[in-house]
Amino acid sequence: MAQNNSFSATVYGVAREAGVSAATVSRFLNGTAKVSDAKREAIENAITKLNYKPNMLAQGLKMGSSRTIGVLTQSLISGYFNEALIGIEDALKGTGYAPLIVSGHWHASEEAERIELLIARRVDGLVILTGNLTDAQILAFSQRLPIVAFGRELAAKNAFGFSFDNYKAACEVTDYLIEQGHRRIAFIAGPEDQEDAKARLAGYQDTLARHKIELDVKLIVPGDFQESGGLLAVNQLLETGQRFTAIFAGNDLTAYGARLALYRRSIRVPDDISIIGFDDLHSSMCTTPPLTTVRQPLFDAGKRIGQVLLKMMNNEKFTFDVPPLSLVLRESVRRIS
Amino acid sequence: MAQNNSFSATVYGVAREAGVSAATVSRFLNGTAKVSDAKREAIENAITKLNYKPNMLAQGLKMGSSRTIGVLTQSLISGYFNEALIGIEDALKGTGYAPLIVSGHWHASEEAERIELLIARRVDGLVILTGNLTDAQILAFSQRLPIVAFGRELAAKNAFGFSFDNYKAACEVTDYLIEQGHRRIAFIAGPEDQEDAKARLAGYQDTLARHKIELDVKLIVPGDFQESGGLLAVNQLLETGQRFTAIFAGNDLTAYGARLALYRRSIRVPDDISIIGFDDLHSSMCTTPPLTTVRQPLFDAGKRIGQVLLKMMNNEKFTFDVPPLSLVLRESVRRIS
DNA sequence: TTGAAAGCGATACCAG
DNA sequence: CTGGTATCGCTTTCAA
Repeated sequence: MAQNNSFSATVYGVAREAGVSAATVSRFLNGTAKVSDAKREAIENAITKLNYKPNMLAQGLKMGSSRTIGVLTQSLISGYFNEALIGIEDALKGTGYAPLIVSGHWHASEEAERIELLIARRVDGLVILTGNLTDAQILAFSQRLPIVAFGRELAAKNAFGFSFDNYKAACEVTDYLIEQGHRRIAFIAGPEDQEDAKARLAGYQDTLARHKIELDVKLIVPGDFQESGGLLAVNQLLETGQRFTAIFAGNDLTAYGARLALYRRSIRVPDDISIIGFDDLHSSMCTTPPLTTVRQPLFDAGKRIGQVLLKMMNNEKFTFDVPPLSLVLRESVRRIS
Repeated sequence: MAQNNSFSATVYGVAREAGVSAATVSRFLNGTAKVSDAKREAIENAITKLNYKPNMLAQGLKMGSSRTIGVLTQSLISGYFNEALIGIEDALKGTGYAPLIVSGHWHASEEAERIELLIARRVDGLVILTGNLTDAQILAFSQRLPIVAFGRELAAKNAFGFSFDNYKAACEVTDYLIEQGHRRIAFIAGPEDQEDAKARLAGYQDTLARHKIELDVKLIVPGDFQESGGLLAVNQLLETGQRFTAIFAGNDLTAYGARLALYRRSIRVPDDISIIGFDDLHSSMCTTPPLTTVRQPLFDAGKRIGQVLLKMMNNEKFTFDVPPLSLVLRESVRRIS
């Protein structure tokens, strides 16, 4: 039988040492009821002497709560999600709750499986960071525990979800490029099945239309939200001889790849071609040139996600305003005449 | 009293539904003993009908094991540690163990506190990713549970630790720069209290000496392993009028900052100045120019860490070879005459 | 092969 | 204010 290899004191040990009952020790620990000064002191001494730590497994079993919240992210390597993760960490700090983080790798079946595992561990609540589950699946899970989802709109009894306004930000990006004099703007798309990617593309298209700029479909090339996709996309653009003065990359990673492709051909940024990204990853501050992009307030979002989930678990009311995306102007876009 | 808001079936529920005893259900679940085919089938049906999932809290209490391992990282935002994290995740996959990740933020007291929390949650083992605890503290913790530490050498009964050979890699970096004709090589150091940073500096110094190149202390400037430190360092070098043809940055982040500082002054890389980093963060592949740096096999290390910890928890023997660091040649270093 | 019952460690009810 | 006791859900003797 698996067994912790070190002895651990229990409430009973402490009780014996202090000459009181286990119930009294428990009451002292939780402040559930008054304990006389004499016993309080005896208990305190016993606790330090035995180096007693409550067994959270036992507490959890008894209380029906593990004091853990499950977090389904997609990949621990993503600077994007990790910013949300530290926000969640921050919201949980000092609450006694710890996040149990699992990765779904953008694969619906893996995501569902991880969530089942989380539920088996009796997490008290669940955060779902985008992914490929259907809303219906999430709603089904929410019958079993409260859920806050990021990357989709949801408003059910036990589930809440929101996403950033990618469409609006994409419009701003395109507007900005047009203001700077760009007319032929290439767009490197993200995965076609991702909502964010779709919204960004739509923002681009609609804004061009609003400005009466004819859409050239040759200027829209597929990408995969990775560096390699950006690189390939620019290669394709260049090899098929497209003319353009600016690139709207689906996200920052794509912009990195695009920038490298230009570098390879000695095309200067922003002198020859302007680039704009989306996400504002930490490293975008230090690319050469520093990347103009859209800031996603993920830390802030993560923090609010944590706070909201805590409230849901407590059956408290909450309000939620989605933090806005904002254009951060750096140096990768140039005004042209 | 806190309570899971959704009903969950228990072994007793399943037992009643299947017309057997709870003990039999348990035996079936764990394969502890033979169960007749008839009962097996009845139990299987009951389980699916009731959607039964074992309560891991109860199992953990009974078995004295949470089937969880604690992982102390320093920051979830670090691309460096996160690569190790996914390695650990990978090693644990399919074992029934889940990692409980906490962050210490390079602060010994916070690290110790998080570890206590992990122990209260009865994690079965612990991974410590560098940090600022003393070896003695870690050894003390190892009386309570098995520990694998990364970033320090440790070989005790219940604790094992290793680090990469930063010194050797730093020697290789410096050798390489010298081979390429560089003699005046600036070094941007990391935090003085970090072992890795010390080893890299020592490798740089010793290698210069071995090549009989006089050490110019003005060429060694402090950094902080962050972009800003790299930027400031190069500014300082330039403003105090140092002559140098190459920069050995303490790590990749530092190299990013250094590269930006050069860009700001229109100093070309590698035409005018060569730069070499350390870590091989994912984005270093796509900087302009792509960064020559030292690859740290963190995923691999993380995976082995997980495997070793599992063995330690099982009281199995294990051997361990530290994966080697390797120079990855890209385009930020130029040969000079 | 199977069931009854004890026990993991903590909490809360009920008496006193 | 305090102690005894039942209970959370599961595993594991001990008997049958």
